[in-house]
Amino acid sequence: MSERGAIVWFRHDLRLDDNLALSAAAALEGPVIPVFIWSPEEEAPWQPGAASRWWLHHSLASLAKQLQQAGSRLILRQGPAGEVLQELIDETGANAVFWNRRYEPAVIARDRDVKQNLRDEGLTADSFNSQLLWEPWTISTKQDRPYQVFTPYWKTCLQAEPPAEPEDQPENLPAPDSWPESDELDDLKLLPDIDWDSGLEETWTPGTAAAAETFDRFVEDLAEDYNTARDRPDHQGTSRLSPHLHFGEISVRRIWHTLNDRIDDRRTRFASGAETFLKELGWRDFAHHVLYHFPQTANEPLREKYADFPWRQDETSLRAWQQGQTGYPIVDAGMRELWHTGWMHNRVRMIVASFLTKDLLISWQEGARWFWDTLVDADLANNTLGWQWAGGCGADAAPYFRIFNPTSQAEKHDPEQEYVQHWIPELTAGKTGVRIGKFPKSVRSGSSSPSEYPPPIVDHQEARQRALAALQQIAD
DNA sequence: TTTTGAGTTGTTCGA
DNA sequence: GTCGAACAACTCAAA
Repeated sequence: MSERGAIVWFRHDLRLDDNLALSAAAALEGPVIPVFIWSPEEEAPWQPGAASRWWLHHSLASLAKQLQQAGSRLILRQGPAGEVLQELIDETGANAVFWNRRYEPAVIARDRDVKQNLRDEGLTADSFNSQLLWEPWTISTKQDRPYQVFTPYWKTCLQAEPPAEPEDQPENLPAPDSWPESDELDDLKLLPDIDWDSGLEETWTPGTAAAAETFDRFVEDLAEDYNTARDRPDHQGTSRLSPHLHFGEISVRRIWHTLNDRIDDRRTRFASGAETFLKELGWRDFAHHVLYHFPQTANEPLREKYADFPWRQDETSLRAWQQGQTGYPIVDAGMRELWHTGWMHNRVRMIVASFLTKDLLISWQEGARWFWDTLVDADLANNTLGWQWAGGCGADAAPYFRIFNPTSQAEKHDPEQEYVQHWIPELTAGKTGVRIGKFPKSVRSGSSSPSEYPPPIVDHQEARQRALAALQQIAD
């Protein structure tokens, strides 16, 4: 029987390199039909936010172009994924569907149904790992339980079977006799209605080419100073790979092997920086491990007693935080960087998260929702782990009474105040710096946006005492 | 089952 | 200025 065709269902794996689903389809030597299905309602309540959709639009354009250069195409469709796949099978006569796994609770449930229905029809339906170094169920404690602490988790990973060598892009992607119809990219309406994305355009180039360049630059220029430079928001010391990794524009297995191959002497600064970076990729795996085994944590605190934590409802302070108007320059600089570029330096993410949850006593869920909508790298596993860690209610959050001091953090990590002056022009006499765009009505607070920099909305020392008192309330 | 050691990213206080 | 301890005890992971 000749192969009738294989559908490759692209999701968070928008690349041709080391894409196991694509390789499996190509290996059948029949027609290969690449498809992306836009079905955000199936991921509710965590359907992609505005910044994610902007990135996705451009990443899909890049993927379509690459497929075209390889003699293939990208078919775009909208609607419930199972139904759309069925339509494509009917239209093309394909008898196999391949995809790479995702790990969000709603997506897992949807994919399980899709796979079962396809197999019930006697079709081939297989999924692969092209996103993580170690999938969540391959790592467990000696008591066969999931890990909740990173250090022993990572130790176990490093002693486990290492990630497979990456696979090269398939040489041939045979086209079907006739292509099924495709929506236009603009039909998906992924770009924002209002003119808000100019800062994103200035800052980012989605797609595999830029992902590869960014990683090359990290290897050549940044890795050897990574241990110290990564904590400096006023310098470009981090990899800036997070959105590329989220959408699978670069293979985490290829990163792993490229860096390990370059570590020939473990005592060099390069080796030390590279190992620290690989450990950060370990945190990415760990976040997926925790979300997979504790799927309720996207919405509920991992530590159950935090369900009773006395979070404050304070719309005014929340808006001030979102708009970068708290009166604490390092916090406001970070929040403005986020609004303008869709990204924030990791160190500053910790500072603004500590400020929201400890100084303002506003729940980590509020912070998670804002980040989800505004980050180009918004990732449910990473966002959930990070916010629960900051809120003190998540995995590995000890000591739970840790409260960042925004002033001393700024002195330590932005000593020349380059970062805050860049993002808060009204702090400097000449007022040079980035002027960020307006916020939509839904986000603006009652008063009109002040042109002068505001005084602090809370006194940190008082806020610290208030937070410690609140923490004590749930201690018993 | 019980015990023991240890935990990404901090801050403050007092010697 | 520098250093170690306290924060205030908890929970996890391994033995």
